[in-house]
Amino acid sequence: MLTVHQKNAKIFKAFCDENRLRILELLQSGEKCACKLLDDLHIGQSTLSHHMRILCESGIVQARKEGKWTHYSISIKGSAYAQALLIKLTETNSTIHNCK
Amino acid sequence: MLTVHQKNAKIFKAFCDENRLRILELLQSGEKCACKLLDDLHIGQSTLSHHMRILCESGIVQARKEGKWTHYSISIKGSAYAQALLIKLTETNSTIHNCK
DNA sequence: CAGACATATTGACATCTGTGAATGTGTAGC
DNA sequence: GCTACACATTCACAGATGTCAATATGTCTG
Repeated sequence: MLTVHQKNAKIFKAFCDENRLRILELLQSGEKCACKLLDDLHIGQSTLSHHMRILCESGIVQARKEGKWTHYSISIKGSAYAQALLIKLTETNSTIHNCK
Repeated sequence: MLTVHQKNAKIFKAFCDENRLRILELLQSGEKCACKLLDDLHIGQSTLSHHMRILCESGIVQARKEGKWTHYSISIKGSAYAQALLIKLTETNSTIHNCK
């Protein structure tokens, strides 16, 4: 069982690796299958699969299987959740300060 | 020298650890000194110092030295930058889809 | 069904990261 | 200056993470 903090940390781990940021960049232009990503990145196939799993588990990326291929794309919903979470984590509720 | 991706990854590492999320939570109510944080968290002093360094280097937290004490607080500027970056990283520029 | 293909999983390994004990640095009060 | 205090840094180490090679799984085609 994971704590709330552990679950939240997991979401942001999606953005904590150089290669995962590269993958996200590639997905910004739209849905792509793993083999296309593999062409553009200079990493092994199993490494890509590992990163895609982390991206999917974080909810930032979603996978769509179609026959042999798996198509990946940025999840609007997952991204919105991460954005809302980031705002929540960094907002300061120092009302005392505001009243000055 | 760090790549852009490495620099961006570094920012989000602030949110990738359970204890750092706890620290941010404590700072949401306002500026706190290290000794106060140390009381509330069940971690060693050197460990706290380590986390504060990462939080500061990510720009999410800022430190203010005052005599013996170091006061930490959430940086509005740093947080805003991280938020903008997160939005930028997850935005999909699939104009083709939108035109349908 | 056999073989080719796309992707996932496993295993092994090097590096990175979180942790606490010990030590160092700077400041305040005597 | 000496001592106490607040915090940073160093060291050592266990556990997590990124990586690739090898293997497994699932799908399409002939």
